[in-house]
Amino acid sequence: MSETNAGRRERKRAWQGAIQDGDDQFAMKRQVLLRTAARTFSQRGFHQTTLSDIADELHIAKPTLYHYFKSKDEILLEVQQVAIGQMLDAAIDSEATGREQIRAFFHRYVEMIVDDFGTCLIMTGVLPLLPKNRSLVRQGSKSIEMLLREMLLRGIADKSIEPCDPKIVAKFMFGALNWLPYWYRADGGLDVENLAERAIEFVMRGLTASEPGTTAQRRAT
Amino acid sequence: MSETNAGRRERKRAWQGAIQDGDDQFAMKRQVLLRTAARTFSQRGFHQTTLSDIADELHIAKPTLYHYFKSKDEILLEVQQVAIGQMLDAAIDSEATGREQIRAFFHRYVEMIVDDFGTCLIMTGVLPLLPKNRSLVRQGSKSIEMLLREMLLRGIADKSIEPCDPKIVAKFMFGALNWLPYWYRADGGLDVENLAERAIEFVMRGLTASEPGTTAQRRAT
Amino acid sequence: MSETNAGRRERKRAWQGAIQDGDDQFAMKRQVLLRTAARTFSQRGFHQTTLSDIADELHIAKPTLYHYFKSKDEILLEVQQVAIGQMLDAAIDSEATGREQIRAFFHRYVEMIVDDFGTCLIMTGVLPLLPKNRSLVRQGSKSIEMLLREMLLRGIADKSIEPCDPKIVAKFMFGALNWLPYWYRADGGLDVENLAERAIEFVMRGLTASEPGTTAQRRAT
Amino acid sequence: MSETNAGRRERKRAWQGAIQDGDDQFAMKRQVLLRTAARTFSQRGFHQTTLSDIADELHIAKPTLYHYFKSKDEILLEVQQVAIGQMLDAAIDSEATGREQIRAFFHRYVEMIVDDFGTCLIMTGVLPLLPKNRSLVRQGSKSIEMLLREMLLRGIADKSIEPCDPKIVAKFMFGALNWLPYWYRADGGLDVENLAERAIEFVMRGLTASEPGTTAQRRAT
DNA sequence: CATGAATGAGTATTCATTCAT
DNA sequence: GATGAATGAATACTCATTCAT
Repeated sequence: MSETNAGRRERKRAWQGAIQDGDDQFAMKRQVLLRTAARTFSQRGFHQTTLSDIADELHIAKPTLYHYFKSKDEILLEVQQVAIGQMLDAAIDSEATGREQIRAFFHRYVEMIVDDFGTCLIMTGVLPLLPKNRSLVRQGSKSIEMLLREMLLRGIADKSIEPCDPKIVAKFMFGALNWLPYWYRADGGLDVENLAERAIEFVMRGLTASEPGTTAQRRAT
Repeated sequence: MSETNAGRRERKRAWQGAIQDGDDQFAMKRQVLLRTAARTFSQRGFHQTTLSDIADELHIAKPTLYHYFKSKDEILLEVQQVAIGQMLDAAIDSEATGREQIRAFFHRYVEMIVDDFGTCLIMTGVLPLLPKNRSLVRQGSKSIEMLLREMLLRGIADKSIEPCDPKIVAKFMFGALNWLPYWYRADGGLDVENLAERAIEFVMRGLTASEPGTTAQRRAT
Repeated sequence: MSETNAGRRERKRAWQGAIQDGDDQFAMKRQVLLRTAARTFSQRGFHQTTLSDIADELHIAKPTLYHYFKSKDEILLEVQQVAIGQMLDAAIDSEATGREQIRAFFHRYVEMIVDDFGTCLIMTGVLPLLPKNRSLVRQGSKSIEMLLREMLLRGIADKSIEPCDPKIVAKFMFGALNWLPYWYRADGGLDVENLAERAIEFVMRGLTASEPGTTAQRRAT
Repeated sequence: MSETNAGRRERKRAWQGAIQDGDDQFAMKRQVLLRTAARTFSQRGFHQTTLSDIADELHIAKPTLYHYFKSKDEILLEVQQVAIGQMLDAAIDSEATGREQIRAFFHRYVEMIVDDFGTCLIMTGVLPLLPKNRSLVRQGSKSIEMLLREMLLRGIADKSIEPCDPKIVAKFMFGALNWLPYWYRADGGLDVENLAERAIEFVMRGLTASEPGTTAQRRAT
């Protein structure tokens, strides 16, 4: 109606070209939206990111976001729940020693934490969330932590690691890994695979007991 | 009827009773203000904290804040610069081995990081700052990191620690320590002194080389 | 996950089951839609009622409404024009006295005013309408008012009622009746028929002249 | 800071010149604000009135409104509570007959209902209010109604009016009076005093019993 | 020094309306 | 005819900041 309708968005670039024809368009668009939001929140901060910013990056209009989520808070909540879900999904080999379990778990953990979702979980944190949602995410984080604590206890029991205070040691280990998003850049010289190995090597050494074939033990011999 | 003009401040409790007569009132008030701001930023988040919140906690009026700082951004900047200053101030024993230097440095680092200022540096981060100020703080953080890298290099040179990539190892070590504000509560069963020891023990073990008298080595023998 | 794409409408209940096969489906659907809109506007208020609300009640989708009306404003306009039309349609016995005409007219008026359309006319009012449409409805209302004024004049002329200022008395009479939608509930103990009688009795007494068989006259005798 | 600060408001005309120096400025400004809001709500409708509209009329900036009220809803609530308060404040002569009490009560009622506050109470209604506030106003309105019902009962008891159903008659009477805001204009040929007399005459006639010295009776004689 | 009052700039959210399918 | 998706326009509300006193 109005003549001012100048900048009609080009449909082709909308949704960053990530959407194909098909049935699950709705779910796929949600995913693209979530990842874009996660990345932007991490880069600029939650409050510095306006919904317009996100819409602009997707080449859609701001109100369109509301077809997929009912509030900015809900977007963040879901980003963080996806992140937590990914981490909790790590299949755990129930035959392995505690030490082996931890290594495997951390492998996945590192991969997830440097991903958009995990990075947003760490860098944005839960403070911007509504109290109700904050509790939800905190529960999820607690679950992850309990997972590690149990592996530590298992390791202590099966002697694959030496006795320690699992609560505090878990915190140290998570700290070293959670800090990754603050400095690791995938486009540097270090790929995620290598990063994970080095990170795991570092935190595993923090566990007192030596591990077969490990430097520390070899030297000891 | 409205809350707006209710609650006239009681003068006596203003400034949290921390201010005595004397010459340095201005500087002292600034300090109280900074610490209060730092604590509140960490607890609620920078953007969730309004200047009214801070003023309320100090039992002063919002515009009064502007006698001491010229913007919210400046308050955060100064909080973080104080934190960085405290960490950089750590006197380094130039006679000590790299390993010894690192231990001493981390001791101070842990104390500072669980303090209001250090905690705010970590938890609030630099994203809320104006780009110009952000760079300033980032430079400071970089300086701290360089300090550790140099100690690592010194340790490698003097063989008190084994060869490693100082850049990446420094990141891991800082990660484990920087995560402290997210979980450590001084009112729990662990005092700062003990926390520091445990934390240092953990990260030092991450350095490959064994340290004389260390558990790992003793067991190996 | 989101509510957005949930709840696919069941076709069977669409249009509240009021639509049968046949030719006049379009007109009938319009009527159902109008009545639903009228009722909802009255209950929640025009601006509190979204087109989604109306569509939901009809178990159809929001854009479907636009097949029947070209705007929300037009819906309200038509509701009110229907109401006005109903009131103006009252056949007037040109043989009757003014008093008798008024009684008959009010009988119909009460029935219409407690109906969805009349209630919406009164409770929603013309303020939400576009200025152009507002004038239309106001003209209609004016016509209704003129109808009553003429009957009053006729009554004064034929002495069935006593001289009075028809303009102002008409306002009082309409006031008493227009207020009905604000309090009358058909499901209470009073049916519309009785309501009308009582209401008419009240407002007719406001006319000074006594009416044959009326209390006032009986006393006078 | 920005050069775009063109239209700085002239302070003199702000608050419509209604505010003098003195102590109660806050309370006075609130009153001016309330009255302005009430008038505008009645003229344009609650939802058609933006906070900017109100601010513009007062020659103040939109956020300034929030110094005096915490939401648009609260403004409306208070307008309506003022109106109800005024009506309930009518001193009732406990010596008078029911009929006399009613006349006196209605005199005040008419004055209040054509005032900005009363008019807003009637024309805006309670639908725009939050449910919680809606209940508050409805309780107030109910109190006013009960007041009239009691006077009616008293009148029936003291025979100053004839037996009737107080509930329903009260509704009719209020209807005739509540409709006033929809048509009465103070700047027409009828002042409030006369309006009140005529209105009261009309509704009192609706009460069956004749009143000593009343036209109806005199003529009957 | 301190502050009540005022405000510009900014943002999440809502909703009537359009359009491609 | 019907609808899911998309959007322009509009608005209440927040808050850092300024200024007169």
